[in-house]
Amino acid sequence: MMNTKSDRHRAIRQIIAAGQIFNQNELKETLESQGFATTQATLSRDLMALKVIKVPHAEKGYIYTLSENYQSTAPQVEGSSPLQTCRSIAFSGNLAVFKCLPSFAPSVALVLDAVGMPEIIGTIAGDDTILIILKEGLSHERFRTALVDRFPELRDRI
Amino acid sequence: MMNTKSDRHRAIRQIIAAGQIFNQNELKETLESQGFATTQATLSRDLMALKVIKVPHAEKGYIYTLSENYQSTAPQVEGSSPLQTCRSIAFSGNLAVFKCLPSFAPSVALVLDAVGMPEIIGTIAGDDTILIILKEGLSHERFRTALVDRFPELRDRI
DNA sequence: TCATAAAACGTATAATTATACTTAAAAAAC
DNA sequence: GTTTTTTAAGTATAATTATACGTTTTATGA
Repeated sequence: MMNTKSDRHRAIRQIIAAGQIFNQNELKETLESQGFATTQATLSRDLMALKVIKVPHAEKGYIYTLSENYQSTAPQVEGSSPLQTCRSIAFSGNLAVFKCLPSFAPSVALVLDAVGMPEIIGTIAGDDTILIILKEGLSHERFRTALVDRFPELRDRI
Repeated sequence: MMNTKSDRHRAIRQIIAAGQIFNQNELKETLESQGFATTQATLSRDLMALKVIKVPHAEKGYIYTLSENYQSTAPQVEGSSPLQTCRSIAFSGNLAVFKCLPSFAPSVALVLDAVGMPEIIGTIAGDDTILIILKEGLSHERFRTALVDRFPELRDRI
């Protein structure tokens, strides 16, 4: 068998990368001109498997793109927690000041941002200190509790 | 007059950012629960205008995402103003927290400082977050209006 | 003001994409 | 080698999204 699924996938990637495909029928016709006979349903599955996405296009509405040409900016949280570098917390009004080991503040702040705690409006990290802007009306004790709930490794640290 | 379309766009951005919208009817219902009455056709237009995209999702096939959460790795000429990297604003007391794309906070803060808004006492920039200390007694809504007046590209974003 | 142009948007429907169901082929297990 | 399981893929159709068209609203200009 000449035209296997993976051959077709490779061809699809090339065609999409060339950047002129606006719908699955166009892709189907282009594939046929290269000797791949297939159907729209199969292409729908192929595009899903290849994680091809449609992005807005000035003239034609949307255009297909390899999602690798796009890179998620959302941080990933895994492995051992940078939260373990935290040393103390202090409060002033609706601000919390979080102390970490030197150089760890940015990565701790990234984790805090990533989990999206509703109690936190935003964070700003220096080298070993993070400024946390709290939601209005939130008590210091409630925030401390919420933090420990979310990050048990902070118990006895803050 | 309340700018309905602009309000709706801002609401859509928030809802999509929360990350649980899989099709336009779900978005329609969520908007309705927030008091926005609209139709699927209008949402289709809105999503195009806001450059919202659908990306593959493990369980449900595809999910809507703000395209800013994806960053093209290809060199591209975007708009000139760093303000266009801004994604949201939130308030707590006399502080405003401004979220930008990663790494853009310093340049956005520079612009804010450069224009010398009398409403702003000072700014502190991290990587993707700016802390803005507001003049005492300034309401959140007045500041939001002042910002959009000064930077029209922020409309529908904050 | 009034007239006119432009923008917003709903309805109905077209266009596009996803999927339930089925069949066939390939792989794995026996 | 036969049976069972898994994978691939076509057909038909469901689900979803985009848009032509008409109407209303809002902005613009005289």
